[in-house]
Amino acid sequence: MAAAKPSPVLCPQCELNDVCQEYGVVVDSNDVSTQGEVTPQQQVQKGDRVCQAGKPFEYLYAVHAGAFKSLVTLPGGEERITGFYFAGEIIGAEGPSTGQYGRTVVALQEGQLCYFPASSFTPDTTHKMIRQGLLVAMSHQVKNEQWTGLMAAHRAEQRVAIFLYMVSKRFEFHGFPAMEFRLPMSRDDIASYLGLAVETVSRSFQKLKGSGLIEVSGRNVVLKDRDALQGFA
Amino acid sequence: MAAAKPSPVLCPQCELNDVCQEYGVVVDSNDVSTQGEVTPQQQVQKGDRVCQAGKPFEYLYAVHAGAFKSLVTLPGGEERITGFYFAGEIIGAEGPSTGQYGRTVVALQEGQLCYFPASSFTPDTTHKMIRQGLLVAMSHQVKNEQWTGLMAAHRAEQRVAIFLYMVSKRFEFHGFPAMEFRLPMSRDDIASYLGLAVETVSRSFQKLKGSGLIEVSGRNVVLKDRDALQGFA
DNA sequence: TGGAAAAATTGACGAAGATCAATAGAGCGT
DNA sequence: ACGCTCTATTGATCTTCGTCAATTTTTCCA
Repeated sequence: MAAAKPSPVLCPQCELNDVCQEYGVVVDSNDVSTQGEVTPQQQVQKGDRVCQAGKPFEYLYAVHAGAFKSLVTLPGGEERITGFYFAGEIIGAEGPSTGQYGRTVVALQEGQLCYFPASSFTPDTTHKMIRQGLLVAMSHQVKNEQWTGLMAAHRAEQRVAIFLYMVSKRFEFHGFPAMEFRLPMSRDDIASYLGLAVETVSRSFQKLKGSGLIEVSGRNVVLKDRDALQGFA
Repeated sequence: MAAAKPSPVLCPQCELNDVCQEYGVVVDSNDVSTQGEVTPQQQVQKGDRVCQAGKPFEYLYAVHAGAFKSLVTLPGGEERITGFYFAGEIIGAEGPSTGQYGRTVVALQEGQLCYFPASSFTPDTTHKMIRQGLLVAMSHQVKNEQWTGLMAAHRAEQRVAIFLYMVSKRFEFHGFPAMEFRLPMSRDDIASYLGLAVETVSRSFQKLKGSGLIEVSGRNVVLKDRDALQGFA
């Protein structure tokens, strides 16, 4: 028998599930086995560093459970959050292009990661399914990050609304409750990601609450009207 | 004899030059010939629309000469500039992943584009050089756009400094004068791209001029100290 | 469970930038 | 070259958000 709170079997929702199928990786909640070249469901703890910006690309990671944040260290030494990764999503998609990780990725809570070795993703790879999986994963990465460039022209309250809407949609896409959830990241992380001061993020949450668009209590959030939230932004 | 002002032969600086070599495309300033699957150096005029967001992906474009801007139309109908493309760079790199263009691209001035048909970039493509070229092009695209997400936390003057530095580095990379040049885009375009008001962009230019970091006269810019410009941002 | 440390909220103030408005300059077509 | 239109600059004012400071709440570990 395994842990008291078994993680849901997320593989069908994973963006690299096709690759796993191809490799014949079989995973159920009690028997985690390594087959082919994929190493499934390795445990990570809160604060663990998955990869570091500038280091050679070794693995592409799929988030089986948990939540992660990516960051870059600016010349001045300041750290800035560049994105978040949830169950079913891919970490390190920039690796195959550049040969190294572009961002440092850290676990926000305990979780499990699946490892896909870099050797699967070289230009010489003739494996159609892998190339296709990578392309899809990169596409999602680009899509998720296209928001961020547009953030600069939005006001604080709008940025937070966009952020919550985006998180909700991604939860929904991967089969998690999308209208009522607990944010895995701190207000500081959100502030850094949105380019705002922590206090401004806090005040924006309260304003959205005052407008009746959301309920907030610390990290617990309920979206009362997600479409209105999108419309507001 | 051709035009009075012959465009420089930029192919050696082009990110997809390897692909052209592979296809055996030969181009000189007098004889533009179509060989293999690549269509080289098609003329475009200022204001011409290269591709449109949401339309099916048909060609990947290489900018042989000229300058282009990309934009998205927001739900409210507002247009927002998402990026710029200069000679030697690639337009439409998001196409192969998603099957459609993610952004509308418009010519800022007259120029020439080379066409690479979508059929070269399907998952079934076994042509190593093409896959590699695409990967490199996407990598550059990602690298160029990674800036934008970090813009939100910078102040107006810093954003403009970053913008000018980035433009300069890209000109330099592709073999153009990098310390003294004419900006191909309007202040409006810059403002939209940086998420600022036009007036704020104008004032930022003047402040940078006052600091002695740059010379400005309309669209003509001289970088007096590019490193200091980077340090400032 | 209690208590310290970290995270989050709230208030007051000042700085940065958006907006409104007017003027000056550049580009374009005839 | 001329004038018209579009683009860019400059000024004044108001809003928004960052900063500093003080509490309150949550988290985490002994």
